[in-house]
Amino acid sequence: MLESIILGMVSDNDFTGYDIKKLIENGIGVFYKASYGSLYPALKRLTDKGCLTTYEKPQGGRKKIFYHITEEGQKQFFDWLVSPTDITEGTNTHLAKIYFFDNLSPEIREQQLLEYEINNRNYLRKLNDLENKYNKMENKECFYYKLSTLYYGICITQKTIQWCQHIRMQKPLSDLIQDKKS
Amino acid sequence: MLESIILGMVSDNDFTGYDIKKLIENGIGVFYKASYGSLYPALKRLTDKGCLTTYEKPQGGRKKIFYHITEEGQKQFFDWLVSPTDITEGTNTHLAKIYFFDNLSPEIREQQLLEYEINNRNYLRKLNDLENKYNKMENKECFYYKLSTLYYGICITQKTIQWCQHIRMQKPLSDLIQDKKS
DNA sequence: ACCGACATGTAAACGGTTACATGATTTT
DNA sequence: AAAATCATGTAACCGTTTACATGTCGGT
Repeated sequence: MLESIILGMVSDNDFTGYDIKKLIENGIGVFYKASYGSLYPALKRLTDKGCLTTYEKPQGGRKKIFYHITEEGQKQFFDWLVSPTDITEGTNTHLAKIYFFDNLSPEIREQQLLEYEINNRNYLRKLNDLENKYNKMENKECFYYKLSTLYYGICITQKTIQWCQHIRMQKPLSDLIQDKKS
Repeated sequence: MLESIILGMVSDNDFTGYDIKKLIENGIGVFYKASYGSLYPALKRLTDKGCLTTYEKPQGGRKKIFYHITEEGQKQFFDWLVSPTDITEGTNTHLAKIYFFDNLSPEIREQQLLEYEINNRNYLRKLNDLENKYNKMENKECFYYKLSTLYYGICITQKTIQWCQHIRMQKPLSDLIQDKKS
């Protein structure tokens, strides 16, 4: 997974490991995280496999190692892009927690759900800030799909907040579902 | 994570490892998966830690090992339930993929997105079937929150399908966001 | 002089996936 | 008689997290 993401990040530009970390944070940080402890070994693996080449270009006394994608790397990236996607993969541990909330006393449960809702509201604010930032940029049509994932994050977080409000008040669950006829 | 989920599953009833696997699949399979290769070692760790006790109760010639939660286990489960939740944890690898879809030719992209949408529609059908099944059950108020996560899955999958349709046609992304004034 | 951001890495511990191994019981 | 499901586990492999280690550069 991480390897494919790295290939995607360097697919049109050479970057350093540090750059790639930043790109991941700012780009898909909404739904994916990578630490240096996984990133650098992954870069090494990709280099050993012949998917990347490296060159040094120190800036001042600062060591900098750039990664460049090879044709083999491009091929593997493309193969990943068009490989079948299992939509059930991925985890959502906070939901697993709420699954057990019937076990909690009403007071504590209320408090926990409220906290969860607030966390989502704060998160939504961050995503909206990001959106505003990107909206000021030009030639947005060049990264429509990159932006689309940010909008997905906003949509889903909005829905999550609505869901939170709903289940805090223990309203009928079936009211949550949209009419299929629409 | 898995350890906490196991504790949750046995918190009101003794179960075998096999049972627990099924409970996880049917209960939170929407957003969490566990294999025997992780489950049985986790059960062993929990037993060693004193969170679980075991007893054998063979049925016929079939070996059956039941796990029972201890007070220490109950305490740890409760601590987890009320521990602060990081809503940014968890991964969504299919979204990471779509992030790179600007790199794809329009034809292949269209095809991939359509496939993704169909996968989500199939998945939604499964979730709706589950919902119908649970709706026929009695005393639903006893597991309102357990059910709430299923409804969350349905809501989010519906939204995902809408989002898919939207970005397939490259409609303006800002149209995706609900009015904040509402 | 110090702090925060830049920059690259390593090692231990941990946990998860996959595949394998074994055998009983129920269903077709 | 065969296939599916019940039932418990192990082992190799792999990747991630966390913490640590080292050093540069720009701003205050």
